[in-house]
Amino acid sequence: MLNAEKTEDRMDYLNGLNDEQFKAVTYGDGPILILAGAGSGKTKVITLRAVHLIKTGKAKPYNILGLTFTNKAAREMKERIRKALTGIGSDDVDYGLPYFSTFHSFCLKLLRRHADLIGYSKSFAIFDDDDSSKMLTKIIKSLNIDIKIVAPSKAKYFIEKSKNSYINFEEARETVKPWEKNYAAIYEKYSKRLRENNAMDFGDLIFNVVKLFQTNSSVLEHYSNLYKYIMVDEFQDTNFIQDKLVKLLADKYKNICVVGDDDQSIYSFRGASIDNILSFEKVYSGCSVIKLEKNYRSTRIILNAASSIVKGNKFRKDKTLRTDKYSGSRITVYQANSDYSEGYFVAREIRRLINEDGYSNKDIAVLYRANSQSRILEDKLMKASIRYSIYGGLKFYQRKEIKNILSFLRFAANPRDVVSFERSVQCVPIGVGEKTLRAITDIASKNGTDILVALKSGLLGFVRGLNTPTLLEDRTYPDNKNNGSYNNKPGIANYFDIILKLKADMEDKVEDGPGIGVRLADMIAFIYKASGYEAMLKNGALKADELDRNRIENIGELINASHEFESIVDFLDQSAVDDFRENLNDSGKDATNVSLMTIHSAKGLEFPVVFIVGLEERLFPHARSLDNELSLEEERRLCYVGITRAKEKIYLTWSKKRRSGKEYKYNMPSRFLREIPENLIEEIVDTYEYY
DNA sequence: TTCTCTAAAATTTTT
DNA sequence: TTTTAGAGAA
Repeated sequence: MLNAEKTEDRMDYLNGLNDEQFKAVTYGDGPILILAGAGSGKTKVITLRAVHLIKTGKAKPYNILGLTFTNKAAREMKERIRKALTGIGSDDVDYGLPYFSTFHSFCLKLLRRHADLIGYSKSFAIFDDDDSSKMLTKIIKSLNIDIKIVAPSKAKYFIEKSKNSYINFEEARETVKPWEKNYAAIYEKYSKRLRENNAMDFGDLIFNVVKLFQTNSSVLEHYSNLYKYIMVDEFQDTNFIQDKLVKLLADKYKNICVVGDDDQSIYSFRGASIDNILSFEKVYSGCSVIKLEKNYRSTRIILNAASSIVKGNKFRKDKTLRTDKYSGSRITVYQANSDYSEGYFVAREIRRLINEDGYSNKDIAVLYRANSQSRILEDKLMKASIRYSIYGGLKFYQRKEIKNILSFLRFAANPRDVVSFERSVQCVPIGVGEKTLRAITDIASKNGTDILVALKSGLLGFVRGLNTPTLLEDRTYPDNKNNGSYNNKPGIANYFDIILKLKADMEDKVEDGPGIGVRLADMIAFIYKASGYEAMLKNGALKADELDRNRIENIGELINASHEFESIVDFLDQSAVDDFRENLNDSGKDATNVSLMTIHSAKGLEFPVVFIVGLEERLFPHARSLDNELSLEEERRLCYVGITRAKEKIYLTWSKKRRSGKEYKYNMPSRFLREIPENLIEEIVDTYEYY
């Protein structure tokens, strides 16, 4: 099986694997389910399995597809594989790399190639949450539904849920409960609008690939043959449609390897269904199951505390993690009088860990349930001069200034994208409000053209006060004192020129040269200047220069980042499904900082010292999950995930009162604290009255 | 009609 | 504390 004689000298990557891991890495063809407990070397197994397939000649790198949920995970795995492949035997083979990516990036790549087969143009736009919400709010209003009765966020959730279950709006209309009629109507209009805009949202990326596969067997055939070996990371987090996608692809060869841990399933709100992992064995008969139960990360005390919590769950596969790390300090539980003193304690303790215990900033993470908890922590860490980085929260590409600038590019690339049009035309006040906007979109829908054509035909009307469309070449700019005319919109003429210029730049491909004719960075700089956005930020009136300066800096960073891209589409795609700043996390810049993040975003990471703050009833477990046994169990798993991030030392803190909005709320300690055996705990009670 | 300022509301987790 | 909605000013 291993070809041991021939390749023995080049198989040293198999050294140091335990029996379970070895079995998983070297397992041959056919379906395999790897139940990997926290810290059991899951990433190692999945990456070495890919390496092993390549090294033993079973598969070419391009025959392997690895699907993950985060870009970070995908990058990390690719990097490990690259190192393993070039580290050994690099003398004789020029190995390519297997394709590891997130579900969303993978689907996006396929759709860019085959969008026409499902009735989209290949230049389709991708709407992020913000774009979708904007559109939904408008749709709800246009349907005369009171926004207080159907909140856009609720409608969005309904639509996401439907798409995650592979239910289109026609089916939703048929099957929906009577009291959900509004939602179905919104879903229908939303779907049609997206089509008109030549746009897809995140859910569509996966939905449409499944549709593509189901309606075009030759396409499915092609990718099934290409990706003979499929691996899925964090399989417990897959939802119905992701599972379906994987099954479609893997159906032909059934060389499917999924890795997951039901105890770490924390994304059910996103549609993840634990059933996918629980029923895997049934779906693939003859499937092998390998359990990785040896933990290489945490001390026994940490592991015991974590398992005693998660054992309270009814719905789980029984498993027990073991470790060799018997010594270790007890768990510190800190009871604070207020959220401020909680933050103060964390800062003080981190200072002590660094000064006295020999830890450095990068060894330490502070985890919380909700992003809003980070503010006080930041404040206290800053006051204690502790360097920190915050992860999660607002992504770089979601920032207003970045979205504003990019909306010009997005609109130029896809002139049917009304959302980007509105954003770009309004981000700098040029006298275009609701009415003007409506006038333009009306022209577009009446004539069945895209926005740009409508803008062109409407433009002279705006400039000269004429209603008849005139040839673009005949256009003259207003001189602001022109023949006493009405309806002057010099700003819109300028805006139109910007878009035209961008469009021309995009089409100006230098055939025999590299990349695009005009560099992306120049285009962005041009937008920044010509739109007046720069002037607006720099002359930013009297207030908030701090914020404006930040924005100016961010735009500079955007321009820097844009240098690396070869095409507009690549750049826009990346901005939609990836965040280049995540790249910085693993290495370099942030290596010297304490990490602040939510427990969700800490999944997959490890730190010598971990603080989990805010262990209070109604915060963790969160109030919204208290009425439901299933969601309470998920909170418990979340707690399990948080604790198992720690290698050596863990602090759990809670506060008797916490400010929420204007007032203080008084909370009880989290039930999770009670679920940890007392002999594992060392308790400290806050003596600070204020802070 | 558009822009700006003030007041109120809102806060789980994410590709 | 930040974002959004509504009202008044230009």
